Amino acid sequence: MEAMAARHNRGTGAIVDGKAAAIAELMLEVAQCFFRIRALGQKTGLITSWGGGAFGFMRSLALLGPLTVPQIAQMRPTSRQRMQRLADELAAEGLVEFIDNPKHRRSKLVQLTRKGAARYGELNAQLLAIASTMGTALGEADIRKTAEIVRQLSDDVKVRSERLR
Amino acid sequence: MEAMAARHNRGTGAIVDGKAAAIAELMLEVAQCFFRIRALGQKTGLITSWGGGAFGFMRSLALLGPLTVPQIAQMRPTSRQRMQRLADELAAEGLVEFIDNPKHRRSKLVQLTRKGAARYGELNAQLLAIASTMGTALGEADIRKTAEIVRQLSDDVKVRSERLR
DNA sequence: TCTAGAATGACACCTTAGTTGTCGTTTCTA
DNA sequence: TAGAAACGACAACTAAGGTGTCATTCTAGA
Repeated sequence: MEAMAARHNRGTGAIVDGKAAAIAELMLEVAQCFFRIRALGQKTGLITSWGGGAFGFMRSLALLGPLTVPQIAQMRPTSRQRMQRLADELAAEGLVEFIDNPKHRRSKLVQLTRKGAARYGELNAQLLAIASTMGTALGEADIRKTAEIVRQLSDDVKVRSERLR
Repeated sequence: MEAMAARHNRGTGAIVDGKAAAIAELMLEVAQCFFRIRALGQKTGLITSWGGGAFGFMRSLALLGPLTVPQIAQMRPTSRQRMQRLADELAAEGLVEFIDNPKHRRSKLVQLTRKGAARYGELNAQLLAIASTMGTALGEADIRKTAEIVRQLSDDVKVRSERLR
């Protein structure tokens, strides 16, 4: 009975979809988890903000190589202008540099400098150090599967979100 | 080999803990997913903000019954003062009301009004409607397990975070 | 019981991350 | 080649929430 796709809720008479409820719960859980992660990140000095923060920006460059500012903005939860400003700030700190873009004269590619790569390495090591102390009761396989399902949900949400633009 | 708890990363010589990397990845995935959920919530009008928003506040009351403002603030990712203000605003809208607290004369209990409960019901139904269109490729069992593991991670992060207060 | 310290409500100020808007220029595309 | 879209640059502007403080109230320990 519990496994039925839809069933009636005694009392209200409303139709309750168990799977939908489970997904809703997962979404709320993800949100709460995010806030805790962000709080931990801030306390440890790993990040200041998230969407417009340097860590994610540098991570994109570290994983994908040189990108233009608009490209980075597209894959981050913030605006093009915000990323532009961050890029300028990081460039001022010598963590990234602008290099010529063969496909676009005006829109330069942003690339980690030696210093920037080193800084990212430190931050990533810090993240891994934190991560290594967590999930002691969980197996690696479970964690990977969880990440995979969260990613699928994430994609679903994105698609759904873009449909009502 | 891949399943070993720790192994050397060719090239850098750094010790790579596969499980830690998986947890780090999961945390980043959760963060990205949150931003997409928030964006969807805002587009659909379900929420405006998250931490200081009305939905989470009302949900706490709907699930747990009357609570004091400080109690609500403790379980939400925001400050006591913020929740106080939100409580006042919601009271002004007639969605919640303050009732006498037998255990504390000054700190009243906040409770959903009839109108507030109805409003929460609508919002929750909207959330379920959205949720029911997602995760079509996933089974309910997988979703529940995912939520459970995210919750465990969330708790781990919280504990870790509170240790360095 | 008395008192020190913590919790609470109320209010004001402020920080800041991020958005929005615009403009001139450059690039793409039909 | 013309019109549309993308880009960098810059300037408000906003909203969300943090921080600080103070009077009042509660709690717990001597």
